[in-house]
Amino acid sequence: MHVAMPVIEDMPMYELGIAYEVFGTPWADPWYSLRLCASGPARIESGFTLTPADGLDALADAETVLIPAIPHTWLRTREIPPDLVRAVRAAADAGARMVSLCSGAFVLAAAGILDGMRATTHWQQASALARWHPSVEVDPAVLYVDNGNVLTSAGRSAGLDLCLHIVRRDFGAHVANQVARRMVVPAHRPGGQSQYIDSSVPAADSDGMGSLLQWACANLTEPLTVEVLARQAKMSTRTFVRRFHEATGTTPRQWLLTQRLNRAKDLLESTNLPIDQISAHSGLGSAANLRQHFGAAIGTTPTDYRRAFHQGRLATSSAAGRRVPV
DNA sequence: CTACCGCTCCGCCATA
DNA sequence: ATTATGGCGGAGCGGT
Repeated sequence: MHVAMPVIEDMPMYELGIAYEVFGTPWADPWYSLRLCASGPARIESGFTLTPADGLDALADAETVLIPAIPHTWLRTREIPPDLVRAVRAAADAGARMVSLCSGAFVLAAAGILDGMRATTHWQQASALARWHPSVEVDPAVLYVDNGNVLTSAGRSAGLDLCLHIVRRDFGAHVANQVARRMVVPAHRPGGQSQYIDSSVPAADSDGMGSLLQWACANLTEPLTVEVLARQAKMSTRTFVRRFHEATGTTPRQWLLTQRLNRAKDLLESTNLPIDQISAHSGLGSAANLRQHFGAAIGTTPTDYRRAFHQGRLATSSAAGRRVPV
């Protein structure tokens, strides 16, 4: 699968790093191929200059287009180079999956791709994006927004979260977990997730919430009531629920369900355990209960999910993967 | 599927 | 005065 990234003037090296680590490094077989595109030598952050082999027109050949952050000068003048907008537009028209990192969302917006959609960007630019493009529903409080074929992420490391999310969609949770583990980042940021919006940015772990979330993940098979969790966190239940919501953007039960479903997905992919064993090992109780939640959250059955993703097999574009928001 | 019933979770408010 | 805490109640969610 071709992933193309336009090299934008002054773009952060960090985003180049993300692209190379995730899409340019073969973590499984088959894997993505990463292409950098620019109309000529491009100076990026820190004064390095890249000379990509492909021009901007190559964006249209990609299945996925990854747009990095744009320079401040473009934000100040409110001008995105027309040839870039045109190339992005062409790629979108050709059916490419459009992904933006940080302020790259401005390029998507300029190309009209975000109209009427929920989107996010770096929190410092969120209000500007909303003002500049009133038809875009900007949510500055989430790590990333997945609209299926259009995905936007917030600043810096949220871009990595989004890239891992994409790997999870394409190759399943098990492969994504492997990538995350080898990159030594959390496979899934502690935080809740609903169908398209994945968690508010967790407050830096000054409170004990991070370690509590880890503890909960390690004890998913236990009956974890709010009372038990609150006691573990040494808080009253009322304060705990409040702190929890501030840190994760979701409620304890919702968050637990998400973690348990993730565990179940991983086990479905990486083991041959029968379904009722999987539900037990992920803390979801009966197999009926697992099926119930699987259907509601992912829109498929555990067995179908396993068929699509077992042992890292790549789902074809028409298979379960496409509609699996994860 | 439905019924049941325990748990969740959030507004409210007294209190620290 | 302002802010955080935590107990209470009840609507409703969800697991058996």
